[in-house]
Amino acid sequence: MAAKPRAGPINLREACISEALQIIEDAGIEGLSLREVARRLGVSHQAPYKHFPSRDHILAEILARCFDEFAAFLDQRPPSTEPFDDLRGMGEQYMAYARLHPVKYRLMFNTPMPDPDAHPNMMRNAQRAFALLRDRLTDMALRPVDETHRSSANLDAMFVWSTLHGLASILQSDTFRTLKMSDVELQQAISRCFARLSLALTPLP
Amino acid sequence: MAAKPRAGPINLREACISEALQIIEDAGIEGLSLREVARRLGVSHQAPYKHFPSRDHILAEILARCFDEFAAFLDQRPPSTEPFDDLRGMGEQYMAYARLHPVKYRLMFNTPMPDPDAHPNMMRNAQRAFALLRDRLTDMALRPVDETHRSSANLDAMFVWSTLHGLASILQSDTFRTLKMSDVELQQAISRCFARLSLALTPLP
DNA sequence: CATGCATGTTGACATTGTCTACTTCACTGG
DNA sequence: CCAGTGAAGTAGACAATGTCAACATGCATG
Repeated sequence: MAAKPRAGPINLREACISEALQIIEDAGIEGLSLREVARRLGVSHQAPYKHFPSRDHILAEILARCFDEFAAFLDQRPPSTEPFDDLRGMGEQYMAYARLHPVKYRLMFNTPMPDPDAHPNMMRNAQRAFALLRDRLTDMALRPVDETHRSSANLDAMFVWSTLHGLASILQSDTFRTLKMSDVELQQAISRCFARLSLALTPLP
Repeated sequence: MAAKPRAGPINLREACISEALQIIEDAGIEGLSLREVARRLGVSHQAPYKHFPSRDHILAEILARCFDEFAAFLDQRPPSTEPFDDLRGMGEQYMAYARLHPVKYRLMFNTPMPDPDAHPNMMRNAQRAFALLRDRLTDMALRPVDETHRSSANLDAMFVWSTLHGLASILQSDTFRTLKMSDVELQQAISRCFARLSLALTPLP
């Protein structure tokens, strides 16, 4: 009754996704075409259309998985007892993902996305990743003070999130590459950001 | 000897650029095609090629102008004598640009760019915009002047830029809108970011 | 005046997304 | 057991795009 792999139905679907991602890694997002996917897999140019209604749909599926992977990656960070260490750990985890998976990170944050309303699953996963991050940061900001300031902690979480996202995003952007910053400066910049973040999070009057 | 406008040589070039930008505003970056530009201007599909060697070249030109406009916008912020007010003024100006010109902002920072080395003019303008941000920070004299002054300002500029860009980017993203934050909370979040930024920029030991 | 170069037009080609119409073939209800 | 049904895959067609080549035109300068 349900779909039973006939030696290659779901296989091709999965193969399309991983091959598409490979193409993006090789040639960038603009190099992705369903026909190239089909060609690499040795199937007809229409075969992928049996599994994805359009190019945007395969992109949305890839993005959905990226957001999932991203959220899981952030979640696996080992917790620490010291709030600032914890915060820094989270920040480093965030930056680590961007460093380890630059293409995927760019795909998620530095690339035009398919219309979110048309791809609810992708959007849900994205939202989940963002919510996770913000909630974690909120908890951390909350710990040093008392529980009555949850909304205030939420604002601080937005601040930290902004800085992390902005930094990772900038480092991955084409625009940043035009600045021709050296690797040393880059490492210094990241360290400086963490230092400034710590400084920023002293209690407000 | 030099090019003399023959009733429409430079005109067409300018017209292409503004029409291309209009197309991007209308239909997004993926809707931009040189043929559509030509069509809208009522010229043959090859006419634009007399002024731009390729699609990337017209995009690079548009980006170069966006960076110029962006830099000018940041610069027109009313100067203040109080350093922190000054920082906040520029930050608000930054956020204002992102709010008033979301398409251009995304074009500059959230979109794959043509190879910078192939488009030095675009690259120069992008660098100039960043340098402006950095120099403002330098001028604020928020830290003791020493030999590392300039490079230190560079790092802090990266930090401020990260926070501003991250915030602007998050507020614009489709996924963020699903978090359903109220306008009040949103304004609070922005204010909090500025407050934290000020706090962050006290002199380092 | 002839020539050349900038500007513009027309036509052609390969590539892409996507539609429609065919083929195959494993499974299923009678 | 067997016709048939529907999913997976193939083949061909179409319009749109970027870009190349060949041609037209007209102003400027030798």
